[in-house]
Amino acid sequence: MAVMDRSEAKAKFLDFLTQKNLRITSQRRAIVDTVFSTDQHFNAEQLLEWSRERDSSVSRATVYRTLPLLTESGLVHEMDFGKDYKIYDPNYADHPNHNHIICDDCDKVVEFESEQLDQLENEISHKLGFKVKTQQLRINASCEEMQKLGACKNKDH
Amino acid sequence: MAVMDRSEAKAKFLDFLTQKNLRITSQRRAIVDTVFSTDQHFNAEQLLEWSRERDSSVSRATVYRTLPLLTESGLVHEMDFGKDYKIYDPNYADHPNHNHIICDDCDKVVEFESEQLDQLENEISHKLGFKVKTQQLRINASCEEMQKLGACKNKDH
DNA sequence: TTGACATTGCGATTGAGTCTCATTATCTTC
DNA sequence: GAAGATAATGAGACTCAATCGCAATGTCAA
Repeated sequence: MAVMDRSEAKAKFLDFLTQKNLRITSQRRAIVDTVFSTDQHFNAEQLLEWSRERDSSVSRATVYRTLPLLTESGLVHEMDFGKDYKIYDPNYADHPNHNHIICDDCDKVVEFESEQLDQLENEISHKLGFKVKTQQLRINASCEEMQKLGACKNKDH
Repeated sequence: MAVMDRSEAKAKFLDFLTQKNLRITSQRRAIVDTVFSTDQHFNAEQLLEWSRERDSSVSRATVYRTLPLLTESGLVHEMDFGKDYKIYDPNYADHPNHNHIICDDCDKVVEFESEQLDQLENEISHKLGFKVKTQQLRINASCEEMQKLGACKNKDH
């Protein structure tokens, strides 16, 4: 696990921008400086607030436009903590499965259950001092068909 | 895994309402009938649409008010598929951990990583014909402090 | 049958995120 | 260093799932 210091991360991001023919603006600087001077998780709104302390001209739109670049560069990780968008499973009483594989390309969803997985999760949680209430595993993947389709698309024109 | 048929689930839910001194209304009936006559996952908006086919007087608000009761009763499972609400991790380059335990009572979040877990997930996905792109495990739990606190709260007064 | 109060529908509101567009800034080329 | 192509900006309108407030209605125990 190579430890990367913050200024290095910043430099990498600026390189990333240049590589993509994107411009290094004062607002982007403020945002990036903010991101790489905290160790905490944050959401877009927090980042806006913090960035404005450095440069009051930073707008909400710019923060929302910069965030995807940061994740695309691989320096920041985006987690979808899901507030609001809910899906309901009416078969819960029969099949208490909480694990889902979602095909990013065709939105197919497959459920599965695994004793092994449940056990491992319980073990880990216990070691960390937690008592599991509910659990949700979500795997974003590509399914067989889409893998083939993608392969074809890349081959012929 | 005891298989529960749909009318049984419905009866259980009506019992649940009675137990909680809640009333059995025609709208709730329409919603519950709808829920327990499908095998598919659905979201609130779909449930509204389907329920209105049975009883056009069902309103959006009532669907949104009934859904939490259905999950509370344990007959329907709610999955948070997270659209829109994003959290960002600025330490990604150093610590590529995607697994989180969240304490429901104090909102504490602990990250962890586990080779074993990753491997198991890859195995399962492969068997199901998927190629993993990203993965997210979220465990809702209660932490040690909150467990103690909860225990105290239950004991004295 | 009555009355307490749970439940309803409507429509306004919230909140994260996206979009549009006229204006401004960056950066490459000379 | 100036010019010009075009990327990027801020403001504010908009989207969409979900929530809220409230007056009117419906349920059910007594």
